Amino acid sequence: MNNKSKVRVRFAPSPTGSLHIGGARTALFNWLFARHEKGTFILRIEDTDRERSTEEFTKSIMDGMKWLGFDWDEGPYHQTDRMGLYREHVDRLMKEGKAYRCYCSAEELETKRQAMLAAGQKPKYDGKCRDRKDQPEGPYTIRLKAPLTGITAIDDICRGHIEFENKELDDLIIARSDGTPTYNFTVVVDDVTMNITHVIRGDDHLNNTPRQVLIYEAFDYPVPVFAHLPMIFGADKKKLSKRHGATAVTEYQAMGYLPEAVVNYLARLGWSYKDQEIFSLEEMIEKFDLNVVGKSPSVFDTEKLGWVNGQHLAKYSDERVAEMVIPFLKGLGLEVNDIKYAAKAIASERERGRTLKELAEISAFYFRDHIDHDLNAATKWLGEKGKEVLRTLRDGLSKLPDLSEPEVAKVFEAVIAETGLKMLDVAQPVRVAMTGTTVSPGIYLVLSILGRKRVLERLDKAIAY
RNA sequence: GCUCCCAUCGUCUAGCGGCCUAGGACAUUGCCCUCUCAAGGCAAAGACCGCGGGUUCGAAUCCCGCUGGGAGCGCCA
Repeated sequence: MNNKSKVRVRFAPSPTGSLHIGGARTALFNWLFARHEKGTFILRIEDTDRERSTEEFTKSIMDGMKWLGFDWDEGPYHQTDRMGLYREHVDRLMKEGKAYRCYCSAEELETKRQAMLAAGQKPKYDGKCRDRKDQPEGPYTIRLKAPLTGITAIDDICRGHIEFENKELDDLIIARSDGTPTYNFTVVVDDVTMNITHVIRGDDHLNNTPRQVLIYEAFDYPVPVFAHLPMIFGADKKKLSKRHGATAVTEYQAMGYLPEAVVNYLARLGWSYKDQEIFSLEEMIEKFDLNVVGKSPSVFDTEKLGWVNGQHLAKYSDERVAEMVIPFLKGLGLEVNDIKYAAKAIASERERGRTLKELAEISAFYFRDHIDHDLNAATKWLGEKGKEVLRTLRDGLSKLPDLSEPEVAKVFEAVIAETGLKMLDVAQPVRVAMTGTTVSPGIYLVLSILGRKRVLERLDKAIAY
């Protein structure tokens, strides 16, 4: 096996923000492809924008990747560590006459750009310095001497064959007047020197691709295989942004989503396998195929994410779920001392919550010292009639040494037989007394979990409401 | 404005010329279960496959045009 045939892919975020949903999906498809092909997944930090790049964001991106489970085999490489390499490449193009100095000022270029736009034309560099022979003093940028005619074509795994007319392109700047290289240039140099075989990225880069191909060709370097992934939109079909709510993967972590659920959901945005919706990480790796990825953008749907999360959550043991929920209970200011109690309590609510946070919220009543009764619930069920029921029940329950479900059931049945009330009219006041609301798991179960002491306390409090 | 990309139920998607009276999933509605709410089970509704032309015995599937949406056109990445 030679290195050339082995798949090498990279995820190359710029640390100007934390890892967001769109970036995570790009990372995911790269990672899945690498793992499926038994190739190498590389993390590269594109931090040449020194104004906006920060260490915090770099760390945050890596934390997000780790949380999602995207382990990388190489890196993180930082572009800022590779400036010498870019410099050499620029020099080489200069030496070979494939690049030239451009003395046009940023202001001058901007004016021309506006003028062309106003004239209804595509703003392109006019080639003013392309053939100038002198080398005056003063700042200059370096531009690629791109072909004026012909066609640059790419064969994209997702999009197929795409042709661009070279006359639509212009001589792009590859080095700024301060000597630093620009994005399109660094990507190519990095991808070549890192032996990247497949460039998998968002389709917002599709229009950059022919420019990059021109750079590969200027160096006579082999062009990698491209795969441009469709974007992810918000409900308004606009590119996902903060306006659409949570976009950072850390926010999903904080909302109590499981990483494998987020990954599963993201994978199904653009990719599919038969009629299957739920995949384990291993299954995704096994079944993932870039050729199957669709072309059209997809809308991010939190509802479905929630369902997927619930499906994954269902696979864990009660104990494991409790472990995961406890930090969220702490987030609500609730301390958990008895782990076995917590496991039973949370288990009783399992199918009622889709996220760990929801589970913590609906299980919270088990851990509170004092129950606040919801006004509507109390008004409806803790009237004189309800309280009478509670008093009768209290008599029965207080005689039990401990509250097992069957024993509790007997007490309820006795009360029903004695009073002629319907189960609903007995259960609801108790439910309000125990939880403060009209919604909870089966009432016998709730009582048995809470235990005699808490139950009697809560009954007393409700009776005194 | 110019260039490139995209277009199947509200949403995610299956479909790659006849198996489609277009399948599945989320969401929605109804029923069952039932002490509430869920979960689960069953069922329904929901897409004249963006529109218009072709090609073909036959098109959601191929071709062209149109419309709509998106992206790019930076000394940002």
